[in-house]
Amino acid sequence: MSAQVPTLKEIAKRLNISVSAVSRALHNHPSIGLRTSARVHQLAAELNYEPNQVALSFKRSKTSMIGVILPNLNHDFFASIVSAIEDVAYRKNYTLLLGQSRDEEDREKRLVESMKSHRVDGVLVSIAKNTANYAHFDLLKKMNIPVVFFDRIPRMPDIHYIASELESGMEAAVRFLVKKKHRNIGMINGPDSLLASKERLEGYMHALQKLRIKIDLSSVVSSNLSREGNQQAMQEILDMKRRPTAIITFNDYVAMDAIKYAKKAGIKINEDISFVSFANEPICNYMDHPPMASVEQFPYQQGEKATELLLQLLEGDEKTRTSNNFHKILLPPQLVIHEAQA
Amino acid sequence: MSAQVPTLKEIAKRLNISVSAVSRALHNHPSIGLRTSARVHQLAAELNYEPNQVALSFKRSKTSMIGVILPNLNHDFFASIVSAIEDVAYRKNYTLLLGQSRDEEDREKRLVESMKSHRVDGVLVSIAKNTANYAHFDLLKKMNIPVVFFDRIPRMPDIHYIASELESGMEAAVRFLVKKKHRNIGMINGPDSLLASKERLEGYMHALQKLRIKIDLSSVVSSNLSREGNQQAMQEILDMKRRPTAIITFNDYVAMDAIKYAKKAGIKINEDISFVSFANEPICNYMDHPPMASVEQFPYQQGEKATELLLQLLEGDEKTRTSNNFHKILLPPQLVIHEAQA
DNA sequence: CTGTTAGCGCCTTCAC
DNA sequence: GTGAAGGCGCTAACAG
Repeated sequence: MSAQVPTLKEIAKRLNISVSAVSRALHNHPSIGLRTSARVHQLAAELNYEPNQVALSFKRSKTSMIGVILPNLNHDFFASIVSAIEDVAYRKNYTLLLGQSRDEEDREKRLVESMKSHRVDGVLVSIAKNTANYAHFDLLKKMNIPVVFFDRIPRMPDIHYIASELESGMEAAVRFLVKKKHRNIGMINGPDSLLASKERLEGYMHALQKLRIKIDLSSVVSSNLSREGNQQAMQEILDMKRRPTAIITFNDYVAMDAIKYAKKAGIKINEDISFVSFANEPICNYMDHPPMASVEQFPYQQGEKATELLLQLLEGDEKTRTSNNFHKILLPPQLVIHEAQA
Repeated sequence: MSAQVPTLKEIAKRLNISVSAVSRALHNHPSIGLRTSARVHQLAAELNYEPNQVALSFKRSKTSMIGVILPNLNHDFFASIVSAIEDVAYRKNYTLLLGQSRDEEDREKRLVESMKSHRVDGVLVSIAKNTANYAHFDLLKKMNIPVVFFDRIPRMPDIHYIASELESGMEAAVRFLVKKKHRNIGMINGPDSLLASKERLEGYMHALQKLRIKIDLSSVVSSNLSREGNQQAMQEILDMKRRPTAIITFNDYVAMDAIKYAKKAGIKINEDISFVSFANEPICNYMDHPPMASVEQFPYQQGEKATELLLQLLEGDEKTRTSNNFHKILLPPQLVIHEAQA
């Protein structure tokens, strides 16, 4: 006999008044009698009445839920982004429906389906590394569900997104190494399918070009970002006849795998080969041999901006939402130099 | 003029049949004519019709959403748990409503409120480190929303939970160190408010007692688990007149802070002072001086079990849900010895 | 001041 | 085989 979840109807019945009177009383509608109002409020409190958000969502066709789809949570980078999203969303009374694609296009698709059928008000997405088909995102548009992409952006026209200005981050990385007298700078990039890989490569080439250093694309290798892929990439570099004296890696995890692997091969980190990476993950602080520097991408700020943009789209009128004014925000990253370890 | 989201009504109107006919057709109800059924299916596909999950939730008073409340996502431990929850939930078509308490009781409370009003079908919770008042969880019970706690369990009677058998994990840690000839084993524990701290301490004492080693509680210090707290705790240990030769830490993050701090103080890790910790976070693999061993707590399995239990409660009948049969599952942890680093 | 009504999308019972 | 009606909880327009 567990007490049923209280409803307006229940309160109305007990008080012998109409449902709408109860509703109005609880909303402190001016036209409700003081006595009635008080009685309603009291009983509501007694019963722990709480508006049924599902009914409200249904009625208003607005769920106050934001869908978040990202590759995974195991990197501090994404965890920070989620924190930011949550913080901003929460202030505006939105809740998070979360899903990890695990970098699988199928899962990503299913997640989009799920979010769509749950009628989230908007979606924040960082795409899976191999997603090539973007039809599932178009469906969201058709449903009038705004989408803001962050960090990993699809190569689609007409989208809103927030990401790091990777090219300039890369240029800073290259400049840093060149200033340290490196002239043969290798790179472990991510998979070609990611826009982010392309941008890094372009930054790399531009920077070298500007500095009038010969570009040797044979010292650029790709990894699929798995541990094995990273190790293999490092091996490729070690095998080069003209081995680079510095390596820029796609991110800190790649750097960590590469560094560990290189160490085993007898390389002195940041002496024989210097490393610079992206993301500036907090764990770098715990390594004895972290990369010399890492390009900080400010995930929290990225998450904030993305959410703010999405909420703005949500709260704007139909015009705003469906206009052809697409926001493409690039945040400047910042090269952070790690203090030498003891 | 963006196409409105299609509904049964819309399809019915276009086909000049009734809403219920459409509904039945889409569910392949046998009593619907073949022709009609085909026409309905076709139009539905054309319009990208998709049942409105909100309406369904409303009607069925079941949202197919599971609430997940945990302190944060920045530890791989919790990220893995979320992955497990998501995997299990997804198989049964449940979606995740996620919130981080950031170890603040207030936020935790607000999250519970939010989940409650969104009428999640059930909730998985790992409590904030300072949560002392559990009234908000009682409210869930009153709403007939089952709760399963994981990892961080409140000191409440009559709850379902899954956690690691920390005592035995701690005993394994102590035995390991004693076998390595340590007789003066210190400990950096977590805050007293956590049950997990209490259990570690008990395991510590039991183990020493069994091994007939004198217990010296002055070599046990507490940290609030912040970086500063961890450093301070390490300092306290370094200051001891009878400085321990080994330290067991609350988890790997504490260990990492302590190790880094000790290194700066000139301590040789795992020589002057040996470390053993809990959680066995993957980043240990990247450290030059990880703790000698870490108590693996199998977060993924914990998440799986917790979710399976919750779903079982959800799918059971009212009897199951409200019975006084509370599941208290303890998973045996396992001491993992880290290979010596190169 | 308060009650009645209608409707959001869907399913289900009952009627034809 | 198909349609009509009712109801899940809530709000808002319209009547009194």
